[in-house]
Amino acid sequence: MLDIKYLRNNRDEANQRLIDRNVEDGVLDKLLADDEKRRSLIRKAEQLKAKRNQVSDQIGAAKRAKDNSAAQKAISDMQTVAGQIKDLDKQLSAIEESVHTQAAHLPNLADPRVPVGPDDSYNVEQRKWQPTDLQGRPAAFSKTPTWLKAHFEIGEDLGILDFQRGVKVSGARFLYYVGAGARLERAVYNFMLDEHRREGYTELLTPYMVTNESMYATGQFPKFVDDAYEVGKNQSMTMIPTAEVALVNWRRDEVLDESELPLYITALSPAFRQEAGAAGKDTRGLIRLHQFNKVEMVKFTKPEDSYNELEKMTVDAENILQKLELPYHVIRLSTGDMGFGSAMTYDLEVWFPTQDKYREISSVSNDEDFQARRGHIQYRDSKTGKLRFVHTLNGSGLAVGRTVAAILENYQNEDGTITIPEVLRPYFGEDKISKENAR
RNA sequence: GGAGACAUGGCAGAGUGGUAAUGCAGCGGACUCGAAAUCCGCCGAACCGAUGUAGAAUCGGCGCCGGGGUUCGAAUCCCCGUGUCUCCUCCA
Repeated sequence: MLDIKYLRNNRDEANQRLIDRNVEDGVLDKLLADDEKRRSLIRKAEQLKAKRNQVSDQIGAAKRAKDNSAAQKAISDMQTVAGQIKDLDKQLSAIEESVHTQAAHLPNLADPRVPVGPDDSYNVEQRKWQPTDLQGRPAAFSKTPTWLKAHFEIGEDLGILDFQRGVKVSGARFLYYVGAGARLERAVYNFMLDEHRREGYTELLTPYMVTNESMYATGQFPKFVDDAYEVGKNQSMTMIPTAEVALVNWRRDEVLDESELPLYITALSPAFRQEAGAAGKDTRGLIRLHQFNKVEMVKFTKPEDSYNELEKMTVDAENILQKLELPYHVIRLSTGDMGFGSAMTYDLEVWFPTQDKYREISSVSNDEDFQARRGHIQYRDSKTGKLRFVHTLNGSGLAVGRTVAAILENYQNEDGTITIPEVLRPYFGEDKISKENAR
């Protein structure tokens, strides 16, 4: 949620920044016109209410003085006023709802350092990384050996990924991991969680279904209802599309103690997404599923610390890829490509040799006070004694399924086996996946 | 799932139709060399509007779990929710 006072007082600047976020010109004008109507109604209603309070006081006094005729006169006067107030309040709640709905559909404003542009072609690469010694594995943008198989091919050949039966049981974009596949997934997320714990994140195990209020606070609702799976007879609950929802809402409607900040939390969870609008894209493999595992990081920080913390969180996500020795690059998303609530986002993209390109594996964002406003997450500033909204940050660390896919592609050998990355061996227990140990 | 009780400021706790007692804590002051004790004063958080301004301040609205209703007027009466606790039921 944007600060309506900022929009009101910096109209032209705000309008341009909204246009940069692909909001149609004129949307802000309509909102501010309705806001003016709203305030004018408030003024009228409050005047009458002040009068009512005054006269009611007099009625009480008159009754106590047994002056019934004076009381009766005032009461009949106030009957008219009460009707007017009721009418104004009715109009007011209608316009308030309209203003709120319009405001709730506005995305966060981008930080001035974010490249301006309508789509992903305006994203800017920040840095790229690959291990100095790849030990024979494919390097980014090198000539790919012809025997290399896509992750879903080698997964099926080894019998560790079962897409067909996933489709049978649940439909398209679902799968079973089998044997070494399931164990590899588990090794990967255990490794990630341990790394984050070492970096100072507290591990949480969260609800996977949340209320609409929670979906609203993190910005998924009302605009992106169609992307979510709602459950229950009256659809009052939603399957989380990311652990971010459960993690940020953990402290919703609270005033945090200043000494808690910055607060780092992390969780593994499945993420459920309808993938509306992605029809036909990435139809094979682990890249785009209706249900996938993800380790998520969330921070609550003071406003002045949030961009520094954003850099650190990005490094925390990069650390996972570096320890897994997977080539990747970091890009800064443009104003048109960022998520709804974000003021600045870095995406990490990992190298997929058979696709000859980088694919997104993590997205790290500073939402500033956008979610904190919606979810009322504050802290009391000890210097001023005032309440301030915290800044919230979220980042994948990392998408687990895509990490497994990247390992299968980057670590496969010509004989059809998979070498297990060094850091995963204590978790996986073996150094290779072959047909012999696939179960 | 069934039954009952409860929900008021940071905390405790009155208030059953006339506009939120009181105590503790907190803040400011007096007394004191200083502190304690004592005394005096202030004090519900958030939110909204107006004047004003970049620090506020002043006035008003709102405000007793949330939402409706009755009334000139609701913490109080009525209806619908939510949460907590206790008992029963059920279960991993």
